[in-house]
Amino acid sequence: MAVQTYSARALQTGALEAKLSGLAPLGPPDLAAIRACCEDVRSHGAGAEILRVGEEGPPRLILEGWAGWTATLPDGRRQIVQILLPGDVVGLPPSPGGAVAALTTLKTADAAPLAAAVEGSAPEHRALRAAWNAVQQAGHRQLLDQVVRLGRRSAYERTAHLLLELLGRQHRAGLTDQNAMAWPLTQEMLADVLGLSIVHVNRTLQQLRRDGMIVLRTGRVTIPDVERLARVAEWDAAR
Amino acid sequence: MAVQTYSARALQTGALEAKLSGLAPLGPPDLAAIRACCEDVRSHGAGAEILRVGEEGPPRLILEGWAGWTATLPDGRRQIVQILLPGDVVGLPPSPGGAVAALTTLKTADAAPLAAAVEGSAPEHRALRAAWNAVQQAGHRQLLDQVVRLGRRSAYERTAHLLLELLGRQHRAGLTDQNAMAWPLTQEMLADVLGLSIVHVNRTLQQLRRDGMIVLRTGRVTIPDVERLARVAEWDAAR
DNA sequence: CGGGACCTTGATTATCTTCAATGCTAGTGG
DNA sequence: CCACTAGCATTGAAGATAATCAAGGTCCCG
Repeated sequence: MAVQTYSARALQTGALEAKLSGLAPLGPPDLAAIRACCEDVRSHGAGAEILRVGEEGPPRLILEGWAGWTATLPDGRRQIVQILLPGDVVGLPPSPGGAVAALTTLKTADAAPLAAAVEGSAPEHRALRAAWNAVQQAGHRQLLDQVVRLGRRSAYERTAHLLLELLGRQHRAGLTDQNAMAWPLTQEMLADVLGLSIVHVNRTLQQLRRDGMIVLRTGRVTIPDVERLARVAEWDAAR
Repeated sequence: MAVQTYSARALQTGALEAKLSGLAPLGPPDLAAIRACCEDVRSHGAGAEILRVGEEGPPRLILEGWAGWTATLPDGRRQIVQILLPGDVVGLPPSPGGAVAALTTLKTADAAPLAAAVEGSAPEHRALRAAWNAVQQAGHRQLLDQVVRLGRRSAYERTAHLLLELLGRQHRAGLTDQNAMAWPLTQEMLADVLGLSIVHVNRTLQQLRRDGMIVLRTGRVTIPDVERLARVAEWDAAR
């Protein structure tokens, strides 16, 4: 849970840059604003609470590792509302409840410079603002998808659908290799995302493996046939 | 599904005004912006699609009746992502997918004047903007609650929790009478909100009635003991 | 070697869905 | 006025899906 501070300037913002570049052609001022975030980089141990959503505090950009926007009921039941990947920014208004917690060890940066560029009206950040709007829209869409997954899909479909969402998101952040991606989630975390019990997640994953839908190795998952998985997940291609 | 156009100026914006007034003291210019929306009032039959979320088109303010932000899977399963009440505005960016459909007969107004006042930076609309931010935040919070309901709550808790959310929202819009409120949802609609089957919703409602949690009469529901319902719903008082 | 975190398994139970009727009520047209 | 209809609510029975309970098993790390 220790929090260390670096001032390294290594290119840790690659995921965000890849994601935004796919939406609008970023200029040098945009890249400068993004990279300025690395002035304040912190490491968080797995399980650490990064911030409480809705309370004051600067937004943070995830550089490495996975986090989760989580809500916990008084009796301990936990729901991960949204998984947060490298390149995602957390803590921007409008800010509801819950908290952002590190699911793995995590590296985050101060997103204030980015937020300032986006919220201003400087002409040199026009492209950045356009890209940012699209990112916000995608975030909303993910929330919509999460509601539909939880409300109207079976465990098998839910899992398949989430895998496809994460593959797409990591792909757009330049974090995939063919159809393979990092998979740091324990089955307990996955259960908290999907609204299922651990045991049932275990059996569902086994079923997906037996069906050849996924290949799961320590810390990594491969989806041999995305088309096929998309069919069983009723994945909406028009996105 | 007919769409009629009025130019009446009767005070149909009461729900929105009540909701906003509870958040910041609105001034005459704010009220003028709100009431200007009534230049273009339309009626929609139950079941009509008001707009597709994410496509271009002016936002609309709900004056009377209930609507739902809905998503439909290719195989026909439907999920109501969020219930929309009088005083709510739909179709503002960031706009994900899905559509807004009338759940009852509905009266809506063009929300463009309101949107303009909120998005500008005119000093006379400072209070309006503050109130609007709070409204946006509340909307996000509702989405968070919906995810947790669907992911981690039993049918009984889900139903109770939704009832409390709707009671609170209608109360803030000045639409309740003691602990009673309009209840125009069929059990099928409720099932689509809660991610349950119709039959199970029927049985859950019966259970709530037998337990004295709710009193349901045609088109209206009363919650005799809000405290008690809040306990079984694990309703978070700190909101 | 012990411990802890994570994964897996079988058995049992609870929750929820599906299927198939039936009842109820309000509106419609003869 | 009354059959007729359509939409909605209700019921029982059966079955699927998922949760819970209780052990083990594996792997890594100190």
